[in-house]
Amino acid sequence: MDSNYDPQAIEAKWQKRWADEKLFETEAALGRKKYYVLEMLPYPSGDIHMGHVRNYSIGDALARYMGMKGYNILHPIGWDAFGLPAENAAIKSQRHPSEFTFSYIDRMRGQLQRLGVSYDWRREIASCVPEYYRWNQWFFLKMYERGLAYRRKSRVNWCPECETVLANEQVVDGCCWRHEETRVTERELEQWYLKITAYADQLLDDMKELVRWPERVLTMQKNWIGKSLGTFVDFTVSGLWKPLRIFTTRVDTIFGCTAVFLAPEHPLVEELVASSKEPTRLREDVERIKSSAVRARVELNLDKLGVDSGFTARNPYNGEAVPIWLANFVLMEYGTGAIMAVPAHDERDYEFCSAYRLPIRTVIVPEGTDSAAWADPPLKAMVEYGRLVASGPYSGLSSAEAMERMTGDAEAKGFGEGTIQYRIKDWGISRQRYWGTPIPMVYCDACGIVPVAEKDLPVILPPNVKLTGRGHSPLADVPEFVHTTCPKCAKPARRETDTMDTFVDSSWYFYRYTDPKIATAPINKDVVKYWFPVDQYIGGIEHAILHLIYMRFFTKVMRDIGLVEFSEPVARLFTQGMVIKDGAKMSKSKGNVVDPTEMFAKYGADTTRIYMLFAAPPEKDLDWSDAGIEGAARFVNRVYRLVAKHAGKLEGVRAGKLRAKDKAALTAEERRLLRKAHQTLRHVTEDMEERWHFNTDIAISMELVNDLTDLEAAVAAGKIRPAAHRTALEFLVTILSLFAPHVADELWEGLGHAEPLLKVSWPAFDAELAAEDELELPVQVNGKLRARIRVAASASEEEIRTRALAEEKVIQHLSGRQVVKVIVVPQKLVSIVVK
RNA sequence: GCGAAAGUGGCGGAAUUGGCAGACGCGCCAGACUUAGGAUCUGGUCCCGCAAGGGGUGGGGGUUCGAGUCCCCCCUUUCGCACCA
Repeated sequence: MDSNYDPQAIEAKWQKRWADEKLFETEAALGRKKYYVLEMLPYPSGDIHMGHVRNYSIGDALARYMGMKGYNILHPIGWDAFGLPAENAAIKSQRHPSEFTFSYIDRMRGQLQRLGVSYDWRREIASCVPEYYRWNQWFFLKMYERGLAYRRKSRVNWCPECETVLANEQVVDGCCWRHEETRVTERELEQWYLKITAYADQLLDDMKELVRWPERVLTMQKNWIGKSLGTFVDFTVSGLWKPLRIFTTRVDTIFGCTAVFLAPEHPLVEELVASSKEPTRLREDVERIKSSAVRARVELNLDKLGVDSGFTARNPYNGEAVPIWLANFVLMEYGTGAIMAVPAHDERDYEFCSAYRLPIRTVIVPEGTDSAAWADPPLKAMVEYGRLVASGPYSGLSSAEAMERMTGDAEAKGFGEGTIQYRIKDWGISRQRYWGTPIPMVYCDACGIVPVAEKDLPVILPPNVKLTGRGHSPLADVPEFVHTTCPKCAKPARRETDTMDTFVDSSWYFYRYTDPKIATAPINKDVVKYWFPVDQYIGGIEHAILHLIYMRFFTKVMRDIGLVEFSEPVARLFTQGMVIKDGAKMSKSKGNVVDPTEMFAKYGADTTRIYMLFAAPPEKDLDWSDAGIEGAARFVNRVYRLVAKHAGKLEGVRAGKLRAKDKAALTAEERRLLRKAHQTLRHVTEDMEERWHFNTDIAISMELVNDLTDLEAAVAAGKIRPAAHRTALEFLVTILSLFAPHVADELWEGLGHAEPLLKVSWPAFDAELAAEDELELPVQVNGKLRARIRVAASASEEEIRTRALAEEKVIQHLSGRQVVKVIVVPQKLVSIVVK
């Protein structure tokens, strides 16, 4: 074989061979154990970036390892192909978004193929084609049938940059998740919603199945769902017949309620203003409070502002009338938009009531406290549970007992009830944009809102459209799209002109891979049954509460409509770290982007992958270093030269398993080499099963290369015979095939093998050969290292003790002192304690 | 503010179960080969010290024969949540 390493030629050669031999093509095979490796599908933005390279290198290492372990591997890829960037580019250049999208897909497909990932490209999908998005529409109709898709008018998040609505999940720190600098504003709009809240409890409960998901992701989802148990309590308002309902999780503190706070947007506010003695002043105050309300601001910890409405509310538990205030920190969208203020036992209420000099009254004391000794008013809010005081008939109860009794009493007397509140809101999916899935609904003057008939799907996105980016649905300007007939009464009607959030597309795409072309249903149930669940999903943490919660929701709906028989689609999730450079996330605006294709051209895909996996463990952020990739290139070169140099001479030599008598006949050098080779294989095998610290796998492979280099002289002198030498080289190349598959196959071929490594079984390490036969044990005297002794690995404790105590350095440190204790830890060390 | 993770040489990182801290790589230093070296190879490289020795995993305390690892307090960084009543 060529003595010079030429990555460009080698990588092209093997990519062609793999494709010609259909090496990555796979089919469901009942009875054969399967493994589904899934990586998050990319948005076709034009070029792959280092984050993709990292994500797909991790997935490929796993897919190749599991493949060599004998699993039937499903390893697909596709394109999250609808979305705003293409549409925005289209607006600028007055071309069609599909032009950008498909040319970007072609480009990025080429780049991924250049990376040599083991994808079954026949399964590639793109979400922007009607064959795919018709099933988004189908799911929508199924949800509509079940009341899980509905339309309502509400205040929504609006990104001025995207010119469209955002779901709550897509608002980060008051800004758009795509435009970190762009403040989200509010609009009142009619929107379609998917009722994810109907599954809130299941999304929580089923987390117990997700034992192989990172705790961090589960915690984030838990917080996002934000389930809390509490009580509704109806206060009566002075001068109004309608009760005011508040929500609290601490009804046990209600005797300490000294005010009621309303969100400035609360519907009652209008009535209060109308019947106020000073309506003008009150309205002005309300507007002032509103403008400082929580939702409208990004920076937090602003002062709490409030205004006294002049009205009072009567606490049904003790009949006390307390003032009603409007407060800027009360959220309309959580609970009822009205709360009881218990300053003694809530920090926010404490802050507010102190500022406005509202009374503060202690009604809970810590267990075991003498209530008479309790400072009242307190110096700060006591928010813990405790025992009730000054709470009428409930005094003396614990918080837990009181909450139960008091909620029960409210229900019995009709002024309240127990309730469960969630932070999660229904998923608003309407987008006032073009490049997405049309929502398959029709508005008929006679019949109202009518779903498109299933047989009439897909509702095709019309190709001829003028994109202006001016904040309303572009489809509304396409008369031939808008004008249709009512599916029910056949009279003229109008189509919905909003499109779906693209997170709908990615909520079920991984099912489609299992039978990507099926035209009669979104998925092929039988094939899904074989491949699911996804055994390993790999992607970035940034999707922890967006995609990863929507996806779980979709699966539960799919289960309920009979498509699948399980509740959770992904058994194991791995979240990789980001690729950063100079301490910052790579981005065009920061100008610190490293282009993978340049790295492929300069070093090859194998070296780029090796560097990506070597520089840090995969879950941690990886700091890009130009010098680092040079080191990876050096390593790949060394391996290449080392194997290429010997490949010819090893032709015809077999590297079989060694039997006991073969082992006994090994030379010392052979033992040393085989020990290292089997240790390396053991490390990598164990690591691939669980830990995935590819950086250490590559490091130990480097050690093997170092040993092989050290032993070159022994090879030349015949002290290492070809069979042992071949074994070590083959282990090295086999391991390398997980991380640098092209050069590995080239070297494997050079060693005389006809089949690519992916068709070879992963070798088993020999624990006996991997074992050390002599160990160097440290000897400590009073915790300080004083000597090292070499002993046989099989040495008894007594032998080790004797050897250690006989060591000259040890004797020096023992002189004049008394040995108190000698601790011998076999295989580890000797620790001598003296006085 | 609350919650989580992390903090180890000049740098990326290793130490998987409480047992030799710094594997492996980068960088640096010295040398070899060379017309040349930004190729390749060899050796060295935690700190102080000529050495013996001493010190050392963010800081302080503790448990232990023994702590990067376990416990307590503090500091810093990153991430998540941030008026969710």
